[in-house]
Amino acid sequence: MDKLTALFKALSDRNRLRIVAALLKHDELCACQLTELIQVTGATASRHMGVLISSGLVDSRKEGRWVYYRIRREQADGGVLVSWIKSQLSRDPDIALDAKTLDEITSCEPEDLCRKQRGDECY
Amino acid sequence: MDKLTALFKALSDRNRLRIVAALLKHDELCACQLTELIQVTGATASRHMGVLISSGLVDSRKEGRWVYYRIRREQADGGVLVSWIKSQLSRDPDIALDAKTLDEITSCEPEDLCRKQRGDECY
DNA sequence: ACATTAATTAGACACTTGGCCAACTATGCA
DNA sequence: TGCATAGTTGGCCAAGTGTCTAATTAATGT
Repeated sequence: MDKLTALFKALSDRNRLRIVAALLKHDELCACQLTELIQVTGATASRHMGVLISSGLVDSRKEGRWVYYRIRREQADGGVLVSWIKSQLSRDPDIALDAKTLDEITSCEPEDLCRKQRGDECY
Repeated sequence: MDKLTALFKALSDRNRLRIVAALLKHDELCACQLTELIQVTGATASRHMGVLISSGLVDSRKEGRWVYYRIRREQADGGVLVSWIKSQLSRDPDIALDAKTLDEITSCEPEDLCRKQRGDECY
């Protein structure tokens, strides 16, 4: 039961739901992209990712200095929960807005994005 | 999205999940029965029920001095989420234990149960 | 080696949450 | 009418959460 409550707790935060929605659309995103999307400090985003990972919803993969995240495919009993969430979020206006923002974010390479986060612009 | 986070938040507490599991098994239960199950004060149980109701998961019906609770049938997109939760909880040992306790609790009338909660015994 | 930098961890702080007790509300019964 | 009582609400406190800044770690490139 603790596993289940942890899963729901992970999903009960607005910013984490936005991250999940983003990963449902883009399959794999790196930390800096998610940070840019939800507009918090890297530290905060990292915390959120930690919660999502330990809930079992998300997997991470390190590649050089970057960490990429994705929804765990084997998650949630063949995906019943995940696809329900997806259908719910698909009707959400905030998520739709995020989707647009994400298109811009993913239109530049992570490297450029990170530079932007240090002050420059990229798009 | 706030509706969704509220729903997940409602489900992210151990005692509230136990209440949901109980309502999935018994269709309708009164406040004192749920209070007895999760072993908290009536005030605390009432608070939990408030959270579940405002999340849209649970309905209540007042009958005289008693309030009865049940899972909202029209909830969660035809029940996809609810039935997933049900299947998850069905394998949970703590929930199985609660089911036994509930059988004892429901074997006496609510009236007697409330008397028990004031000090007497009933089963 | 050393500087740069993406990500995580530590520490601080405001806010929320789950629990209790006590007071209140509302219903039923004598 | 007034008493008993099931349930809710207000006040409180300890524990937990989301956020930040600052320090740390791990990888890259000069």
